[in-house]
Amino acid sequence: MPQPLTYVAEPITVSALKASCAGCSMHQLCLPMGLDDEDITRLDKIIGKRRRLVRDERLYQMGEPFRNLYAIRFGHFKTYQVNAAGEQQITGFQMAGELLGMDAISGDRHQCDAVALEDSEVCEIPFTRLEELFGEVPTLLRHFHRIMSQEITREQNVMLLLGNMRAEQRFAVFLINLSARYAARGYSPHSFQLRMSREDIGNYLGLTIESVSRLLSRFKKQGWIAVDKREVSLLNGPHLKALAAGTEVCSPMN
Amino acid sequence: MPQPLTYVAEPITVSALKASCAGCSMHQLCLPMGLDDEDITRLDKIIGKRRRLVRDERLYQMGEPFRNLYAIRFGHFKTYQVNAAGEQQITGFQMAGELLGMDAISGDRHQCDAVALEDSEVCEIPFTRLEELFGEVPTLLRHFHRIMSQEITREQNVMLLLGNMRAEQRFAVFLINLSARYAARGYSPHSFQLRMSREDIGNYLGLTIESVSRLLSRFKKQGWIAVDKREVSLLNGPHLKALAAGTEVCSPMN
DNA sequence: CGGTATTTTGAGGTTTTTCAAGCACTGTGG
DNA sequence: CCACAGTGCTTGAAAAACCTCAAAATACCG
Repeated sequence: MPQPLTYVAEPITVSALKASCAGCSMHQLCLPMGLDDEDITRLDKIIGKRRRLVRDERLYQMGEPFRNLYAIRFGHFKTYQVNAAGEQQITGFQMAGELLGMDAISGDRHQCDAVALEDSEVCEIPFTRLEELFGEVPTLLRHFHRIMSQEITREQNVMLLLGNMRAEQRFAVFLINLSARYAARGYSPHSFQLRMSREDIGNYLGLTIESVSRLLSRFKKQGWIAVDKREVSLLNGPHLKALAAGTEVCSPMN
Repeated sequence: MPQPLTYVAEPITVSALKASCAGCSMHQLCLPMGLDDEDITRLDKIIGKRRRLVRDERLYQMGEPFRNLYAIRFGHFKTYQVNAAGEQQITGFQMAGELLGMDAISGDRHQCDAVALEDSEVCEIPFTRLEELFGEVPTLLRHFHRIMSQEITREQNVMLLLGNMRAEQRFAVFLINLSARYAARGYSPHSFQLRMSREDIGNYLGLTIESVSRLLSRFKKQGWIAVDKREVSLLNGPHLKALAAGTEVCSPMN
């Protein structure tokens, strides 16, 4: 979008800042976390173009050659694996400040699909350039290792959820997890919009869409949450947390 | 164990070689993969002491401060997560050449427990020293990233298993996966010993011990496998692979 | 406003778990 | 060498959780 000529000097600076890591509201959650100004500038220099995606648009697909990691500037994504039989499993929902594509490093090809759940924007981070920068900015390297490690831990927790929990507990974990992540981003932990369909939730939690719908209805009836379409409010946080932790026992599903 | 004086020159060299990455039979699967001799030597210098563990001994525990990664020299391990309610989920079975402890990088503390399934030996790899080495040996860094990425992908595949597959398919995937990993290590892909108990298998696959037992019996009755205690032979590999891939449909469990 | 996609709800079915019992192997001490 | 306890594994029957199928209700979108 071209600017009027009279604004040439001013707006270029402003938009450059906005498009930089330093000016990004997510930089304390994202890759540049903990970097000093000088190092952030170096990181900024290698960051490729921003890319906007509309809802349901695919960021990358399984089998595509791996070139970039992607940092989410705003919006939400889902990543999913597809097996030989064509069945898919959503492996995560990602939001602003989170990094996409790390599973592709090992095989030089993407190992899953990433799709925008709403209109979103990502920063392309060319991985070979990032690797070059690791040699110059040890802090960046260390933080990158932390991010990858965190992803491993996150997935282990999902395995715990899928392998050991009943439907009610899974759903409570799901809600509490979203709540905590919104809180970390300065949004309300008590009230938020589900950016994904019931079908996506079910797929992620290893349940059918009908089970998810019933859980929503039951949680609502019990007064633990309020639901209006995709807007959810947590009315009884402590109880939901207890359910999620497994402290409180599950009641049967009817 | 002191050597007789007459052997001072000879045996020190041999044992030093045996205890080094270059002399380790796993070095083409492990961290030093792809390094030239010089770089392997550098890696060798930072490797801490070997540690032997007896069956059921714990290598590390959730919450312990993180200092080392561990490379398995021989033996088998399981790693598991424990939630607030004390329920545990086995997140993986690891064998020689595989790396343990990567989930601990992010929080400076171990996020899971690792326990030896049989008498085993690991190399301690002090992580801060490894990080120092990354700056000098870019090949090592790249390979380390691949290993972490591979772990992320592996876990995504387990999520697919736990979230989308029926018991029969889960068990077939489990067997085929073990078979492939033994093949990669030069062992028979058709016949191997299960190092873990039925209970461990069930926990890992999100099933009860009874279900695992029934699956074993049924696979045996169908002639797909032979089982004698913990010794398993895959008698119909193609069919098991088809089951694992989801190409072949599941038969009910009776 | 009409058509489509998504969600909810109900009824019945299947898979897997739970509970209970028995079997088999292992090691120990007499 | 054998009885015995302990542990791990197997098998059966009943129950629970969750899924499938079907239909209705609601939301979405041009």
